[in-house]
Amino acid sequence: MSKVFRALSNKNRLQLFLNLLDESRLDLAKGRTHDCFLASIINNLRIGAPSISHHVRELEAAGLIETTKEGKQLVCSIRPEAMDDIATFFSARSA
Amino acid sequence: MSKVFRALSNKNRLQLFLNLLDESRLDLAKGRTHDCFLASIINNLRIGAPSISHHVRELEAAGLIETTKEGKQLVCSIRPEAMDDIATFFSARSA
DNA sequence: GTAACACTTCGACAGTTGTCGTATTAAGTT
DNA sequence: AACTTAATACGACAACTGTCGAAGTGTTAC
Repeated sequence: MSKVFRALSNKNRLQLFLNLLDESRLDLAKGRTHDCFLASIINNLRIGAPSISHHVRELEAAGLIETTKEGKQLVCSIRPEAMDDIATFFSARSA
Repeated sequence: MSKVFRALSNKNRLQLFLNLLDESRLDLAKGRTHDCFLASIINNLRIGAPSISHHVRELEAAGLIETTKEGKQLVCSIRPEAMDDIATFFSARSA
């Protein structure tokens, strides 16, 4: 579980994750599959492509997101199980 | 918010935090104020006193716990607001 | 088939972290 | 006052991180 926190402990990585999260809510409402290309993220965050690539891998390694290739592009999506894990982790221990 | 995750990203620090969390529930049941001395933690974790002291400060800096001195000893307790923050952070963004 | 695009791999490097040993302070004990 | 206990302060040091630039890989466009 500390791996999950570790993945979210970096500002840029957290931002990336939240972007994805918001994307996925948006897309869910539209009935589309939620996705996000790295190229679009690079514009939001102030770091280079190699760093983004690195961060995506870390989020993936932590089990927070999953990725697939679509042609040239990398499609990222939130792993719903991860969200559940976090939610239950805290709810199980409060009050 | 990334500061909170950062604080929990270390295995020992997370353990310390969870210990406190469990302690506080236990003591709450007994009707006592929840507390925890570093000395008792040192036995659980496999790191030295200076490291523990350091970790406690980090948890405190992240707003997760608060501490007071009681004679020689340091009393640590969970900041309930912190738990709320985390809970709402995730619930606000899911579904 | 070559050019552009989207991402990855590979060092490199400064900055941060986690731990330790030693020394110190502060509180309680005898 | 001298001693013990609990925690802190202060370096020191290896290990890890986050970022970059340059070069590489695979995919699409012309």
